[in-house]
This record gives sequence, structure tokens and C-alpha cells, in this order.
Amino acid sequence: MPFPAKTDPESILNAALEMLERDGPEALSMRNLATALEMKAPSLYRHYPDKAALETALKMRGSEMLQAALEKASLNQEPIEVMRKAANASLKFARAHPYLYDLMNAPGGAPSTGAAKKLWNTILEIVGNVTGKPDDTAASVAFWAYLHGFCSLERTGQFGKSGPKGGFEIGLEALIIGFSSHQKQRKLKP
Amino acid sequence: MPFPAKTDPESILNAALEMLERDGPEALSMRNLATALEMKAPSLYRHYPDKAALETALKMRGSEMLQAALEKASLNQEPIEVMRKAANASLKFARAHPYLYDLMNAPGGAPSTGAAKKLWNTILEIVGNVTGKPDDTAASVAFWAYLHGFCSLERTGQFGKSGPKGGFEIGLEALIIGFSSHQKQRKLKP
DNA sequence: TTTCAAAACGAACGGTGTTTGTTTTGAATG
DNA sequence: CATTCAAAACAAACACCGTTCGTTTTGAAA
Repeated sequence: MPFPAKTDPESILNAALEMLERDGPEALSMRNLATALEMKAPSLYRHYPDKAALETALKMRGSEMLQAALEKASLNQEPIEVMRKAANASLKFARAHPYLYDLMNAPGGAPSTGAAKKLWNTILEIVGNVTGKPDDTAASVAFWAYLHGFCSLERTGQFGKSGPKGGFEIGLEALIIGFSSHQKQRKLKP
Repeated sequence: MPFPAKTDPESILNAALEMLERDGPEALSMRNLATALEMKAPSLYRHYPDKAALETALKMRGSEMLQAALEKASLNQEPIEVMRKAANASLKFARAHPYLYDLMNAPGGAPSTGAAKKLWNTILEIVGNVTGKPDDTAASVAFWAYLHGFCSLERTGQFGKSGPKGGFEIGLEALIIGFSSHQKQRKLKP
């Protein structure tokens, strides 16, 4: 059967994503994945140098999905409402794709891929439109940290037993107020 | 040699913590750990039912350390300054114990241990003194999410290539401003 | 028709967490 | 003092993991 390849990197990636989202990270082994593709584990190494490369590809895919969700949520809204919509879209994404979100934020190796940069630029734009300063790295960092922190803590169940009761909106509005007052300071200075 | 135990759960835990902090999570295998204690892997199972239990103990230890750091940073300060000091202590902890911090926030199983509850109560108290409302779950969730998110993103290098330039203080102050205005609303109501 | 490079594979290596059954031990008991 | 006995450490093995090597199979190109 070999020569006209029985599979390709994209098919493998799709199968890996489906397996990860359905059965979790422990089920995503090279043997399991190969079996799902009706082949044997060593064959996968013709398309990805190792498992880490496959996981990197999964992270990129996740970044693309999240970036698309943020961009979609940002359409035709005033800046502050865009920030709210984007925040909720982010939370929704993390809840809908928990294992993928875990992988995206896993400690091991965070590459500055094109997808990650594009995601970061989207955040910069959303936040910049609120603070009034384009490329507002500091505020964007804060916004992004808050979103990721909430998603991460919610998923690992680290909030009190009562759960994150209303905490998401409170913090988001606090950031918005803080950013807006920060904007006023900038405006008043010159 | 057996009977008067050659080791005990606490010694194992100490060795595991040292090994984790020095050589990272991949080095923390049962065989490695046993070798460091001059024994063989199966012996460890007399003291911990499995590796997950050992990791849970490590998480608890981490929570204790972080809680102690927050409490120490909170002494003899006015509420808002306590919040700043605690935030910086949290960031310092994550930087000083990256692998332990990773493990504490790892996806797998988050137990509501005594240590975790105590840590959560410390946060509740810090935040409550700023918002003026004790047991302010919502604001505490937001504060905690922001801190963890920043530490997590910094560690995984997900900020832009310029790094989190000044982002930590900006977001922290924004939250404080937001919380304070929230407090004013509460105060004006009755 | 023959060649040949690419893809899939069989087998194996070293590593992991874990289980089972055995051996060693020394404090307690008679 | 001698014996008992439960607890601790261990040797061996199992199933799985990611990965590598060398071989076989293939079908398009020459």
C-alpha cells in the first residue's frame, strides 16, 4: 500500500484533536492515534518528528480557533462591549475545549508561532480600543492574564466550594473601570 | 533492615519536593525518587498508594508555602497595600518555585484539602478588607484569577516577545480601582 | 519492464507506573 | 533467652509509553 501516502500531517492532526477532545490527554498516545488511523505508531514519525511536534501543532490549532472566536465576537460593537464579548467568548472556548485549552497552556515549550502572534495581536487591538492607546502591551497583558487565570482556576476547581459565583463579571468590570480611568489620566496629561 | 521503617511519608515528600524543584517534573519518577532515598521503587508504595497521592501531597505543601508567604506579606499594612504586597509575594513565589507552581495548577485533580482552603481564606480576607465586604467571593475570585493568570502566562512565555512590560502593576491597580469604586457603590447604597 | 525513493511496518530498546509474592528484619511475647 | 509475627524492603514481572532501526512493500517514473 505504501507510496501514495495513506495519510498526511493534517489528517493526523485532525484525528489527534478529535481523540484529545473526546478521551483526554492520557488517551492521546502514538499507538492509540495510529490505531485510530488504521496504522502502526512508527508510521506517524514520517509526518511528525516526535510527539512534541504534534502537540505543538495542536497548540497552534487551538490558538487559531480561539483567535477566530475572539474576532467573531468583536464584530460591530463599541470598544468596551467588544471587551466584554471577547472575554465571554474566551471563557466559552475554554469550557467547550477543556483538554485542548489545558494543552495550549501546558508548561512545556511555548512557541511564538504565527497563530499565537495573531491571537496576541487580536488581544492588543481589543484592549487598545478601550484604553485609547494602540499596542498597549501592559493593559493587554493584564486583560489576558485575567481571562486565562479565571479559565484555568475554574477548570482546575480551585475556587471555593461555592464556585466562582459572579466573579468573572466583577473582575472584568473592575478592569474596564481601571483601564478607563487610566485612559483619562493619559488624556488629561498633555 | 526492614521493620523500623527506613523512611516515612514526610521524608519521601521532602525528597520529592527537592527533586522536583531541582530537576523538574520529568525527573520525578518513582524509581529516581527511590534511588535518591537509597531504596527501590516498590518500597515507596508502602507510604503512598500511588504517584498521584504523592503529587497531591506536593500540592498541599505548595499551598502551605504560598499561604505562609501571603500571610507574612500581609502583616501591618493598610488593606490596599496588603493587596499589593500579597500580589507581589505571589508572583515571587511562582518565580522561585516554577515546577512546584506548575504542579499546583496542573489539570489533574484539584482536591479541596485543608491547605487549599486555608489559602483561599487568606485571599478572602485580603480582598474583603479592600472591598469592605467580608467573604467577598466574587472579588476574591477576580483577584486570584488575575494573579494566577499572570504567573501562568509569564511562566509559559505566552506574552508578546517584549514580555509582560509593566503589565502586572497596571492590572493590579486597575483591579484595586475597580474594587474601590465597587466599595463606594456599596457604601452609598444604605 | 525495470528502477527507486517513499511509506508503512516488525521488532526491539529503555523508560514509566504499578502489582505480586517473597525475604528480611527486630520489637514484642512467652 | 528463644520464638513468633507483622511490617518493611525487595526482586521480578506486567502493560504501557515514546522512539529507533532495518526491512518490506509499493506504485509512479524512467
